Amino acid sequence: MGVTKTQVFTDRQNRIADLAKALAHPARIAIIQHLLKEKSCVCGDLVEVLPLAQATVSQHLKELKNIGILHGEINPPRVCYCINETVWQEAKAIFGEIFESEVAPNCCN
Amino acid sequence: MGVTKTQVFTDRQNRIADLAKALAHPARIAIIQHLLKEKSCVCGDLVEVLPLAQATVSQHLKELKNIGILHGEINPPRVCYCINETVWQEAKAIFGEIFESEVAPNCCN
DNA sequence: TATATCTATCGTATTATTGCAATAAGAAAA
DNA sequence: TTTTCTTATTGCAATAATACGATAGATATA
Repeated sequence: MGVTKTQVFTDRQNRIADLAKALAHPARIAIIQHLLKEKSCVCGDLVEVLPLAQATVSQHLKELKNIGILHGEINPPRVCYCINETVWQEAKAIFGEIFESEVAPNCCN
Repeated sequence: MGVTKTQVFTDRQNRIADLAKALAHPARIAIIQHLLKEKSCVCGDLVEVLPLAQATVSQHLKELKNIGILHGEINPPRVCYCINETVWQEAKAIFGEIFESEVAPNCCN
């Protein structure tokens, strides 16, 4: 998306945006929902569940891994993807904090 | 970003992704934080706060308005942007629900 | 060793996003 | 009416994201 001027924003603002970006695709939401609900975390199962090509799923998994939400565990010949509890809690805290805020009264309300 | 295959995902998955996408830029995070904390909601003030050109800020505001998070109130010659409480609560509920989930035990944990 | 299985990466086409200057649009005030 | 103030829109260039076929890599099995 063009060049986001990340350097003019705070680290925290950039981190929030990055975490949100990781969630900003229905396929990645589906992946996370699957890992939250189902016992299976094998890449191949995710490929079967998602109506996308294997290469595309692998790419989405990579993005979630890059941001830290997932980590992969090689279990030959498979790879298991799991939610990283630490980052998951970080995201929970960050979004929780934002949505906890009361909207300041202003000219509109 | 290429063509997201939205039609193969559920409405809810797409809605979550769309809301996340609205938060997926530090400038939009900054806008929301400003509206949450400061009394001012005038477009011009946001332009002063953000280190971006007026046209760029206007564009980010438009995106937040499109998703429903903000609504604009014309107050000639100014425009006040305010958080839409309904959509804000929707987003809070959606992200709250996701992050409430316990991670299902699988081969990794 | 040869084959089969599973996942990652590469290459590429297409579309989306970011950013800004310039300009248009709208309303109030002079 | 003309000017001024504020915000939206347009047009453009540059870069990022999505998707998938093809292929490489790594490991287990025959």
